[in-house]
Amino acid sequence: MPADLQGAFRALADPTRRQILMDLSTRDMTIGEVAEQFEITRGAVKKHLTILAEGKLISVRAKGRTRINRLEPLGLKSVVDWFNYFDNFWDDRLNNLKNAIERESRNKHNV
Amino acid sequence: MPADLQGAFRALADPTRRQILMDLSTRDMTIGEVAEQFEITRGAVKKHLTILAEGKLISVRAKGRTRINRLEPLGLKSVVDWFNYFDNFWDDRLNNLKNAIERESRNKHNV
DNA sequence: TTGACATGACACCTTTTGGTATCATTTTAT
DNA sequence: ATAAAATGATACCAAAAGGTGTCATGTCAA
Repeated sequence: MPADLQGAFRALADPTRRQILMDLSTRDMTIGEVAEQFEITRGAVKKHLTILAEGKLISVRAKGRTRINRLEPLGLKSVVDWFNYFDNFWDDRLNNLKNAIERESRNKHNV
Repeated sequence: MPADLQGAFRALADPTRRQILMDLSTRDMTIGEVAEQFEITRGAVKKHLTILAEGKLISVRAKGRTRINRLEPLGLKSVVDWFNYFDNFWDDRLNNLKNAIERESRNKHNV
């Protein structure tokens, strides 16, 4: 359904952008406030915020001469949903791993 | 704990690599078998598989002259775990959204 | 042993990224 | 009205990405 998952995954690929998302999870922030938390220029931060917005991971609303950036839960959710495709897969595989470990454990005790 | 989450997120940023992961969720495959599913060269697919392996999203084992690529559930899980950081956040936000919609709905009916 | 098969390893190319620096524009406060 | 504040918009750069093509290496099968 979300045909633009690419934008979200692309946005998540950069560590600075992931940190911005974590920062925004505590409170909404202006571009300047976000920029304060990093050593790169405000211009660079602005670019990161633009990419996050393109990926629908944040939304921006103008307030006077500032822009308030806000985390968008629906955007994050769409990414998590992508991983649901593997649910059956990793349940099985993780169970196999668990079983293998237990078997290994039993073997050790029986030696 | 997974200090190298960057490798995983980097690997997930490319659509071809995400498709490879989905393909590998059905069965383990050699490099050649994976390459058959795309129009790019085998060399390019090999690079993608290397990046996926660096991100711990797949593992590779040699078998004769072939290399069997296998999806790694633990690698995928480490990425999903990163999103848990936002759990409280988006639960609240999504509930607010839900409430807002219901409130809106009631208003309409009461007009 | 010898050719075909499956990869590995490079060199090379173009586009995208992440950054910087600079200048224009919009608002606010005095 | 005007200077300072917050951001928008560009041009420019070096490095990383995603591809291709070519040649070397290891392996199987006859």
